[in-house]
Amino acid sequence: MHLVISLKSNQPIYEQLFEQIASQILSGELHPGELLPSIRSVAKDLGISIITIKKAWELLEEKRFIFTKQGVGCFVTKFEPKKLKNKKRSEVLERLSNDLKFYKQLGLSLEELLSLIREEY
Amino acid sequence: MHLVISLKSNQPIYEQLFEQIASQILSGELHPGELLPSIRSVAKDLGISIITIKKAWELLEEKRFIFTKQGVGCFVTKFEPKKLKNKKRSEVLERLSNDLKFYKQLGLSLEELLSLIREEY
DNA sequence: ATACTGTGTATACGACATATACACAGTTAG
DNA sequence: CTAACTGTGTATATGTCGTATACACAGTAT
Repeated sequence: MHLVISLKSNQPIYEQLFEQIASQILSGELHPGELLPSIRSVAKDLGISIITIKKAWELLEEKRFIFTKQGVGCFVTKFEPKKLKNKKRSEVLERLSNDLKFYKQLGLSLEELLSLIREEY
Repeated sequence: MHLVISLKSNQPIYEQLFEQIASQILSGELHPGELLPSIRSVAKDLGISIITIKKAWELLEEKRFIFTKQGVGCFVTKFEPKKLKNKKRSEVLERLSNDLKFYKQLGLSLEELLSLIREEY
């Protein structure tokens, strides 16, 4: 598991962590049932507070990406491939829908948007 | 000019206002040279603080969407059509690029993303 | 001169993000 | 059984941010 944080970013640290782990789970980099490193060791490695890691992990657990066992640690949830795909979809949609609203307001056509994305992706 | 704010949204009020006005400018709803209502009247109409409006206007001015004349008011900047198009593009890109980063991390293919957008737009 | 405009400053409050510290409960390995 | 690990909960603190009200000043227009 590979994590990086930027202190310059607008995005709070815990959200950055959430995103990285969620995407590693959804992309298959982190495997179902896999044990995540302890919040203490991640905090130490990244040089940040345990509380911040805890918050990221809580978000992950809230959205069922992981489950935790007190005294043991935090595990990647086991999803069926179909469930995984749905989850991926809903994470994207969650982020996308506000953006699409904005683009529509701007008067951006679907074709314009698609072509922009083709260029940038 | 039509503005609405949601107190429930995660997005700060000043940002909501910025987006609405920027998009109204970029979509042609607000015309070049047009005078915006005074920060005091908008604040009164929306039932919020002048400082909040001021912040939104400052953001708009920072990004050259408007210019202000002390004692007079705030005016929509005059853009050449080409410049307007570029500005629209860069507003979209600014928002899009972090999102695309996330989608890539998720292992979402371009085709998957495009098809999702086609469904939702 | 009056009523409007934007600008600047001050103060205040609540929410949020993040920090350190400590104690407790649970688990695991030696 | 003990020590070292794990997560959980609580406390306190600080800085930043968003937003509020209030006031004064400078500029503009009628």
